[in-house]
This record gives sequence, C-alpha cells and structure tokens, in this order.
Amino acid sequence: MQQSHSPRKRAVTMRDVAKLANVSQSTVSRILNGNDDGIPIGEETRRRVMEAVTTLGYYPNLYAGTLRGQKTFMLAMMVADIANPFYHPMVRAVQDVARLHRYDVMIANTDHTRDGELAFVEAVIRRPVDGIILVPYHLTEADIDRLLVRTGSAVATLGQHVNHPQVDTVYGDDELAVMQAITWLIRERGHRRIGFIGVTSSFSVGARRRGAFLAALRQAELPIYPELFEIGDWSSESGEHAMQVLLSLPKPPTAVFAVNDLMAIGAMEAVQKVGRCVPTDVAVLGFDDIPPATWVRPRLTTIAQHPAEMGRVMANAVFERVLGEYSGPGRRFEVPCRLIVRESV
Amino acid sequence: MQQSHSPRKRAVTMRDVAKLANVSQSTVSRILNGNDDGIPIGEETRRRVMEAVTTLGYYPNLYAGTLRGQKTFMLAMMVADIANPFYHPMVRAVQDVARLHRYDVMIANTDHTRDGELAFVEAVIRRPVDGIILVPYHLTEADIDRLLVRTGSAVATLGQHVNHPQVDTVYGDDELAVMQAITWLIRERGHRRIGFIGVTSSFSVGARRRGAFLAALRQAELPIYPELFEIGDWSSESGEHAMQVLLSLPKPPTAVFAVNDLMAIGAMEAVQKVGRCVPTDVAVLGFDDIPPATWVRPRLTTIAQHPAEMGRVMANAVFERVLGEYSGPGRRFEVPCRLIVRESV
DNA sequence: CGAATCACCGCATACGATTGCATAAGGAAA
DNA sequence: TTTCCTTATGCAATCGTATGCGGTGATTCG
Repeated sequence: MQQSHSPRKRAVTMRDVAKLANVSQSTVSRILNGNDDGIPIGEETRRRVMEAVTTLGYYPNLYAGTLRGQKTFMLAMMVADIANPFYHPMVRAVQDVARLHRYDVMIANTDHTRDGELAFVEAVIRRPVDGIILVPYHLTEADIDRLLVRTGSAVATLGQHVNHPQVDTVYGDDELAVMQAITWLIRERGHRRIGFIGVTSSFSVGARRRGAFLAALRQAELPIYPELFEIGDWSSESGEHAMQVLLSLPKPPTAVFAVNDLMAIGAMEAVQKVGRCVPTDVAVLGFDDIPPATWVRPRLTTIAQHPAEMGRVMANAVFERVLGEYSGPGRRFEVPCRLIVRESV
Repeated sequence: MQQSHSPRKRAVTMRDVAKLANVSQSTVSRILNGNDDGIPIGEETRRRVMEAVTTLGYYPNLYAGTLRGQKTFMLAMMVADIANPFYHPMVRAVQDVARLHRYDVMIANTDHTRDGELAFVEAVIRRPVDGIILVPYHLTEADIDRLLVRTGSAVATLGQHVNHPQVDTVYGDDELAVMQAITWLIRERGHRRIGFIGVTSSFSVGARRRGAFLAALRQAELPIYPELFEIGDWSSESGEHAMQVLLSLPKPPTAVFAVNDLMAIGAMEAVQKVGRCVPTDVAVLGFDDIPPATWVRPRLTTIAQHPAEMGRVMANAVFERVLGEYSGPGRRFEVPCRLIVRESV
C-alpha cells in the first residue's frame, strides 16, 4: 500500500513498455493503435510488446493524445439542476450512449442562472471536449456561436430556446400539448377559472407554455384573470407557495396548470394542507411526468415528455458528428409530448 | 458563424498572446500565473500582455498543464445510479463544493454492478483526476489500493464497505438506526410479523441492514420467518414486486421494512393496488428519506440519511488533500441517521 | 573607469503519445 | 556486383504550458 497520495506517482508510460520490450516507443504506439498507417510489425515484436503491456499494467494516458488534438473521449453536459427528476432519464441516457463509445461524461449544474451557463461555456473552452450537450435557458445564439467557434465541439441542445444553424436540437411539441390539454380541461371537464403556476419570463420555455395557455383560453373565449397567474422557480416548494396564494384568493381557481410536475406536486400539497381536496375542489395538471407523479395521491395528471428519448437523440446526434458520420447543418428532432390522464383532474 | 465543427479549430495559445505582445511565451506564463518564482516583470510588459490576452480572448488549455503533472482541476464521482433520488443531494453537494474551487466533475454510473465499478477504476487510470469520490458496493480493498497507486488521487468513499488506510470515509450509523427503528416497531407499535425487503447479500450495506434487522428481532425474542424475507434491486418496481409476494402469503406481515425508500414506495403501491390500506393493514418503513417520501400518501415513515451533508464531507475531505491541507491517514466521518415518523407506520 | 549588482526577459526542455520520414537488413531482379 | 524493393523498426517533431537557467542592458559601487 502506498504511503501518500502526493506527489502523484509517475504512471506507467509507453516508454516503460518500450524499454521492457526492447523496442522503440513508436513501435509500441503502432502496435497498440491497430497500426493504421499500414506499417508492418513483426510477430515476435508484437508478442514481446503485448507481454510487456500486461506485465506493467500499462494504460494509455488520455491527456497526451488530447493535447495533440486527438479525441478527448469526453462529453460535457449542462443541465439546470441535476436534483430535478426530469433530468435523470436524460442524463442516464446520455451516459449510457457515452459508455457504448467508451466516453466519459462531465456534468455541470447551472441552477437556472445565466452566470452558471456562462461558467459552463468557459469550462469547456478551457477544457475542450468532443461533444457538448446543453439544456440552455439563458444562452443567446451569440453565446452558442462562441462556444462552437472556441471549442470546435459537436453540440446538441434541448428545447427551442436556441436555433443555431450548426447545432442539433431536440424539442418537444409542448405548445401544442399545452393547448390541447387546457382545451380539454375547459371542454371536457368544464373548468372556466384555471390558475397558472409558471416561471419568470426570462425562461423562454416558460414563456412559450404561458403563451400556449393563454391561446387556449382565448380560443375558448374565456376571460383572463391576471390574479390567477403565479410565478415559481421550478421547485416543489415554490409550487406549494404559489398555490397558497391562489387558494387565498376570494375566488380561487377550480383547476391549476403548473409548468412542471415538481411545482404541481407542491401545489397538491398546498391544497391538501388547507383541508381541501384534489381534484374535486381544485384540479391539478402538471408537465413532465416524472416518476413521483404516479406516487402522489391522487396520481398526477400531466403532460409527458420523454427525457430518456431526448437524451438518447442528443447523444446520438453528437456522436454522429464526433465519429464523422454526419457533418451537415444542424438537425431538428421532434419528440412529441402526450397527455397522461390520471386522478388529479 | 463557422461552417464545420471538424477538424478542431486551433485554439488561442499562449504563444499567440506572446507574439501579439512582443514577448516570449514564458513571460506570458509568468504573468498569468502570479509569477511564483520571484522573477520581476515590468509594468509596461504586464500591461501589453494583459491587453493581448483580452483582445485574443485567451483561455489556458487545462490539458497541457495536466500533461505536465500539474493539477487536473477535475473530480471524478462514481455512483450506482444517478437516477436514484438518494444520490441527488450528494451529487449536488459535491458539484457545489467543486465549483467553489473551480473544479469540474465527471460522473459515472455503475448500475450496481461490479463491472461498472471496475470500468470506472480504469477510466480514472486512463484519465487521472485530482480527486475521486466513490460510493462503492463491490470494489474490494485491493481494487481501491490499485486505484490509489495508479492514480495517486485523493479518494473519499461513502459507506462502511471499504476500509482502506489511505482513504477518507463517510458513513451513517445505519445499523444502530435500523435496530432502534425495528425495536420501536415491535415495542411501541406491537408488530410481531415484520417483513423485510432487502437486496442481494453481495451488497454489504444490504447485508448490514439485514443483520441489524435480525438482531432487533432476536433481541425482542421474536421468531424469524424466512418467508418474510424478499429481495429487490433498489428500484420501486422491485419493491412493488417483492410486496406482491409478501401479500400473497397465507399470513402476510403486518409491517414491512425496505432497505431504501424507492422499494418502500413500491411496496406501498402494491398494498394499495390490492385494495388494502397502509398503515392499518400493513405498515411500511423505508430508509433514506428522499423527497418523494413526503409526497406519497400516507407519507412514508423512514430513516433519514443526510446525503447532502455526506457529499459535502467527502468533497471537503478530498479538497483538503488536493490542496495539501491534510495528508495523513484516512479519516472516518460519521453522519448520524434518524427516524422520521410520518404516517405509513 | 571597471566590475558587481539588479531588474527584466528569452531559450530550451519536459510531460506522453502520434506520425511523417529516415534507416537497416534481407532478398530479388538486373 | 549493383540496384531496388520489401519488411521492420527507430528518430524526431509536435501539441500547450511551466520552469530552471542563462543572458542583456542599465545602474551602482568601489
């Protein structure tokens, strides 16, 4: 057992292998890399080298190749908050695809802030990676362009927030889904006072869902009550607080749509804490269909996205570029949403 | 806008800065690195260099320093499954501490398999990092030793699974907590047939909680019914399935302890699906206190761990070694568990 | 006035692996 | 015997940065 972790132990290098096998270091390199340049290698030499590799337990140092401009065998992923269940299947899917290609994944949280997103951009400039997967909320197209130019990486994003000609984008048809769901709330369930728990309009995705919500109201020729619009920060606590405000209104809404499940679950908590009932007193509609949506009582009616599929699509798009299988302009992949009717409406 | 992401654009290097500022590359290096070796730098030169840095938008390439044996400014973290809510606060805490030090974090899933854990070890041998944070289930002490010797990194682990003299370890007093909780189930709540939903004994943590469970039964002089012991794989689905088996018994248990909340929540689902009631027909006790534990109905009674605190402690321990503030033998930090009584018992 | 001192800066090497080019030995063709 | 090709291998430059050491011009001291 070693006695101290510092300073770093000198690793086993290719030169060590070469010395043990009595060949030059370049010969070792050629043998280990499948010998692309067609230079023949003697059988005996190859045997000696492979033997030396195993006895020394040699592993290549990935940083060396990286410095020479080779592949980094690393992906970087930016999400708002890895503690949000919505991202888990996405992160998992990306990691699973990455592992197929023997890639490692670096993950950064932004906490929904622009500063966090910019910090990520700087991180991948200082440490370039082969592929970048983004779930951006605040980055502008100029930011993305800078990212592309400075890193030269393959980039895929989630959402309709950015629309850069060189990046692949995965998005859900959330506006359509919201319109249909709200229309269903109105027509089939007879709700006429529907509350909205959203987020600041600095989130374009929040603004879009708000717009779709309003459009559905207008289409049904329903009045718009400004006091029924509350703002949260995507967390269940903020959803609970927003619902408390709505419930304290003289005329509370009969149904509430929250732009994500976490806030919807918080809203249900608030309703139940004041002794009222979901869905008879207030119906609750969420967005995302995270696993806890089926664990709460009543089970949450929500609009499902497919984060795992989205992650897979982004990762595959990135790898197609990394492996040189595709190099054209940015592609756009739609992963449809769908309404999951459970018990909370 | 650039036209293609490949081949990689040559980044702005220190040499470019040097050329623009009419100085040598080493001077630029000295100016940017706080000039440790005491060599004085002229005011005018410094100004010119800093100006060149900003006009070119220079960022240092972290890989170059890494190759020279400097810091990598990267942490690697190994968890079983990032989609398990228990790990989120831990991962977040690690990432937050890392960001304070301007470190990036690489995360790998092992899916609870030994192969996954070994793959992680190889990954950090091929790409050494300054610090490694592990939640190991299968790695032996020899594996950890190899990891230490080959990477030379600072290592912190969660759990009492490994006990290496050079690694810092964070653990909960889960055995005591389980014994106390089960004893409470027996004495205060009068349960005498208590089911157990565990995991394969290849998980030492599972074996330990099972042992504590048995010890509590023995201490209360209760008989042990082998048919009340079921095995899951940590997922809610497996908990649901295990509970179905227990419910189909001629004499089902009146209470069930699951070694994690996900399986406990699954168990509650199973009970409710056959029309029975938690806690009057079957009480359910979990372990972890993940956020969904307060969202299910009835709210889950469970033994709380403090994953965020655990993550912080591990990250801080690692950074103390990375920054040279500590270099002694492995330390052991206990983060106590506590019983959270809600409605499911 | 010569030498020592000082402030300031550049040269060159090293880190580990890849790769174009040179080279050595051996055999075949001229 | 010379030339030329094939086979098998080594040499050396390269990526971007840090750093030991050497060098230059100016100032100061004896």
